[in-house]
Amino acid sequence: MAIRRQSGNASQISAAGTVRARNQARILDAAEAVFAAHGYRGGSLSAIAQTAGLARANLLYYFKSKHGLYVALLERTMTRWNDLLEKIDVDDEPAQVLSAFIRAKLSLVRQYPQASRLFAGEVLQGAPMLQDYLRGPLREWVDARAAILSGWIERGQLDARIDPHALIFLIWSTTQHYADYEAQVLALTGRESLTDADEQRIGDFLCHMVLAGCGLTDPGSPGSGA
Amino acid sequence: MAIRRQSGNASQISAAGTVRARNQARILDAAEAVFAAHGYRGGSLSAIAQTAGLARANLLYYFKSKHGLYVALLERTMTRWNDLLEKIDVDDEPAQVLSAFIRAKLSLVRQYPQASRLFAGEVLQGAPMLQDYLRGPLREWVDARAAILSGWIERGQLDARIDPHALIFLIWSTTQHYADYEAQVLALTGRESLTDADEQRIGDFLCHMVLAGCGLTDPGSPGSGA
DNA sequence: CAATTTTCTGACCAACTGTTCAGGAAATTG
DNA sequence: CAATTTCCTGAACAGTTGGTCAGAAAATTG
Repeated sequence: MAIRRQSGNASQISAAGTVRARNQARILDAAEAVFAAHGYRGGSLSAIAQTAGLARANLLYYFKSKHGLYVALLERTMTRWNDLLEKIDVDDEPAQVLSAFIRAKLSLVRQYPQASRLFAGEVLQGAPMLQDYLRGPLREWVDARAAILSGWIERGQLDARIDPHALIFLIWSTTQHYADYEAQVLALTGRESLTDADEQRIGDFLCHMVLAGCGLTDPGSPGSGA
Repeated sequence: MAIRRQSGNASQISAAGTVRARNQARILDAAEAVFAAHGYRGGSLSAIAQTAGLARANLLYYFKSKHGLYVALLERTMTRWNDLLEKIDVDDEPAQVLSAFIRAKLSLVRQYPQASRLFAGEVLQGAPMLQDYLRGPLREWVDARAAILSGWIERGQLDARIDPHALIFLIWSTTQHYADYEAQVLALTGRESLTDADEQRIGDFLCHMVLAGCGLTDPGSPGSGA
């Protein structure tokens, strides 16, 4: 009787639903910051409301529960990531593909460090809310890429000692490290933040390591040559 | 008037203080499990007490506050790690040293996955309680190893494209990954747990990648040759 | 043994947690 | 304009949080 046209995903943005879309986004942004900083259990609705500049009870008008907000936030994050990672495809040239993948992931991680840490925290605690995503879509994505790597190995384009899954994990972990362990990296290198130059340098290094390990030659980084 | 001989660090274990030492250890173990699973804010004293099989109020007899317990736990973890990592030294042979370091870290991470995740969670949230450790002892440790790597580069024993700090981060992140992201690794590989054989295989792979990237030849893994 | 110290616990506290709800404010609609 | 829907909020809810404390129970000591 009361709430009817909840408009599942902000059907029309123009006139109506603009308030809804804007506030939902604000809440999700605030939730991302708070959950990334304190985890699910540690992040309170009060803190999120304060960050978003809204009343606490108002959060629960848009999201029916803390759990629901958290899930919605994870979904938004996963969608964003999928969109950006899906672009990596079989360009035939292994060195090019691996190099592009490394730099894309590194850039992604640096662009959304909070989302990155949110995801890390969730997995760290056993990924209780992400089991379906991990065992479904993500696993398909990984297996598809692993199959490509295996194909390259069979055709002699890649060192046979490479374990496709392990290689993907290596690229993930090394790039992710600069978001998840940012505090440690900064403390150990005496920096205040990671610059574009740092990203370039790290990208160069990781590409070199991965390609050398795969028995490939570095195609060079975009921005260094012509 | 009341508490006097608090006996800072369990002075005598034989007769007196045996109860204290045993209970402190029990509490720390329980706290490790709970904090690793839910983070600092998310881990409650009730949960820790239940896990330890003690009354909640009893925890605060041994540790004056939740914060104090958490700090004590971090200190125990850091001490353990330091003891185990300090063993890695300049054995002159770069390939041997790197290989040993990788396998030691991998084994450590698999031996204490909870401690590993506890540390990860703390750093993930900006390492608020570990700033001193990171900027002090750990930085010294890292800088010392980085200096050794630089020495190797100067003597032509290591590829000049290697960034010492980035290499250490690479080894840390790739090994740590199998503890911090265990849930993801298991979900993506369809396993239930990581076996000794897995550890061996992962160690082989990581050694190959790192050594190849450093322009070194693999000395082989212990347990495969004679 | 008695005296003293150490260990342990239940009750209590104020502050905070997520959530509900009635009803007011604002926006949209016809 | 009035009617209706959407948006927002303060108050109150039951439950949990970290922490205190008086005093019982157990262990140690001489």
